Amino acid sequence: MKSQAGPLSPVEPQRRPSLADIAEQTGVSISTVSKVVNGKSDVSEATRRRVEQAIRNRQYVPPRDRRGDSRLSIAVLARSMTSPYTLEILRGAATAAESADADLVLSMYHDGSDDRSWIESMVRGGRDAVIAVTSMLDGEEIDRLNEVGLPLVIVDPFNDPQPDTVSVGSTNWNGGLAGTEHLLALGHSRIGLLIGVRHALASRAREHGYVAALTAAGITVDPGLILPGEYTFESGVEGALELLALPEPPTAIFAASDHQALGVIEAARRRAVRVPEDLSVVGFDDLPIALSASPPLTTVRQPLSEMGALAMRTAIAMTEGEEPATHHTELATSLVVRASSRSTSG
Amino acid sequence: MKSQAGPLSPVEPQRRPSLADIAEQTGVSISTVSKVVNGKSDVSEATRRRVEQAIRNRQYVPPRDRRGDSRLSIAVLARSMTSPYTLEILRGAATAAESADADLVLSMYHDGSDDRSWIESMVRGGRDAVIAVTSMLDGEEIDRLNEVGLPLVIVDPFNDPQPDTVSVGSTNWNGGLAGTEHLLALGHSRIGLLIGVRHALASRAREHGYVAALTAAGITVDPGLILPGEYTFESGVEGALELLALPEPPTAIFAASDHQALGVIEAARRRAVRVPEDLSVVGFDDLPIALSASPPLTTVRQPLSEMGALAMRTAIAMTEGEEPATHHTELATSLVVRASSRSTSG
DNA sequence: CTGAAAGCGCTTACAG
DNA sequence: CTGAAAGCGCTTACAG
Repeated sequence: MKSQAGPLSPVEPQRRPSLADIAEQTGVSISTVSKVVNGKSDVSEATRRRVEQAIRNRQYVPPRDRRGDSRLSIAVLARSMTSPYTLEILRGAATAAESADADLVLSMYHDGSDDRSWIESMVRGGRDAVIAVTSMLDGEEIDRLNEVGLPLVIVDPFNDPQPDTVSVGSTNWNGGLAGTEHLLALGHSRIGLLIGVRHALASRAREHGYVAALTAAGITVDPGLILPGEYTFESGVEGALELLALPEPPTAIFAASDHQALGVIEAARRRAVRVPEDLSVVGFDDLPIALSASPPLTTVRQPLSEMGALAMRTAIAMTEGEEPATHHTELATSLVVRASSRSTSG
Repeated sequence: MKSQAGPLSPVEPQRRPSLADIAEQTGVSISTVSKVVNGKSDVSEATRRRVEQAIRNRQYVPPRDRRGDSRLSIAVLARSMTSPYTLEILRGAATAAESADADLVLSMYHDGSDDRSWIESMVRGGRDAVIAVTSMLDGEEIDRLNEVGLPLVIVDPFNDPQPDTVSVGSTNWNGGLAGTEHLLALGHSRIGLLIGVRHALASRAREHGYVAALTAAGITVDPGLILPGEYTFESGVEGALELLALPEPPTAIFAASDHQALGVIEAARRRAVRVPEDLSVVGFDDLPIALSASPPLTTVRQPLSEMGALAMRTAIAMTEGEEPATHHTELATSLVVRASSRSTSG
């Protein structure tokens, strides 16, 4: 059978290149290749260049930079290290890494930097996969990761999940729907919506969930009640002040994040608007701070630590050659009712 | 001179043990040692035990588990992964690791677990040093870390910093003093104090700072105003409810953490006590959530990310054989005045 | 269950 | 500047 292997037969399990392979390919001796790898000076510039070329080409990694196969090393690339949002995801990822006896290596990602050397350092550092949190990796970076054979899993993708990248998110549309339905059920009909960054995938999904709930309830959507912004506290303050200054202000505000919802509560305090008596507030995320708000925040829970754990398990499976069943998975959001929302008749 | 080397001369630069060394020491062949290292089955139990003994003894690490010297790998052991407190420290540590081109490997520490195998896995994973955040490592663990030659740096040590361990903290006593002096300057004289876990080093230092400030102002300390607890929101709610129920309640409460201070604000809301009109509140830490409180929280800032960064730099220096200048460093706390505290006459 | 021997991947002192 | 040769640390098929 082996000799008849058709086009679909498994590829020859390409052995790691050795110094000898590189030597043969470039037509120099093993000694010379060894010198290049070790940065010795007694090699001509021309030879050095040809050898380096082949090393990159064949992805030669010297043995001291290869990790033991016993322990996987998974990089988590975090964009923001200031919100507990990131910590929740890290927590789940760390737990899953521990169960799988893998290492979680924490790295920071600098948006908009042209510097792609981090990818090289992933390879040199012996990473086996990369998890990017709220990634804004560009196509070039994703391609390069592919070239060097590093599996990538994106948590909470900023853009539409592409079929060629694997990602984990939550059911944002359902969350937008559930939060809005909750307020409708309490008798609210003028419901302000503070969405996050407008073109982000998650924001768009939530906005559509909001629209769907209102439409189903027979309420016409007032575009003046929908404000774009950011996921921050300050953005919540600003947005809420703007909504509260409207001739006919909303009786409820649905914010795109818990941080933003806390900003809404602060804005209400400044305007002597009582929460929840005069204004109901619903957040999104269910970070630990939602519990510590005054009043405790009604919010749509995103299972962030579970998302982190799933991303880690997926990344580990991919290092073992498994193809994920789907390129994008969404975990369920759920409404958590606390004290910041109440009935209009109450 | 060399032959006259006295007791203070540098130790012979002990070469890493090889399989041959272990073989010689145990009187078996290199092949047999190789089998033991690789977990092959065709070795007698008795031989295996002797060889394993020698391997531990001489700290033999097989080459595939040795990292390249090019990149350091520093483990950060986090006890709690729910508070932004930890994230701040991680952020500083990650930044410092990046500057030094080192890897930060995130690990979770399970308090009270008898399992010490994490130390073995640090060695197998090729860690070069360990940073423990709010550590409760016991003496046995610290000794074992010493045995295997892993430098240790503790951030925010729970107990008194021992001279044989290196730690980084903040000036808790000064912070307790500054927060209390701030409230005294605003005209408060009955100041409640919610301390954290009573026997924790940081709590004790802050309590003494509080006492020092009151004493200097000629005010007798009322022990009934000092309540132990935890650093949590719930603990803040409970403590504040207890203080507010006093026949002569305090006009200000100094909490041991921002989480606790948010709990105080929530307790005040439940009792219809206005902050800051009727009650001034001061927190400790200056986490990002302090800014998002309603009203924004006056608090004593701990430079957590700087503490994380210093711990990382110290750990890296120690891997290079440097002795830290001191076994314990404290970074300065500072008072951040926001809207939750105001003058009694206001 | 043990180890002598062959062999792999790499480094390095040295001859050209 | 190059590479043949010696040698190191390790693994493994195989004889006993």
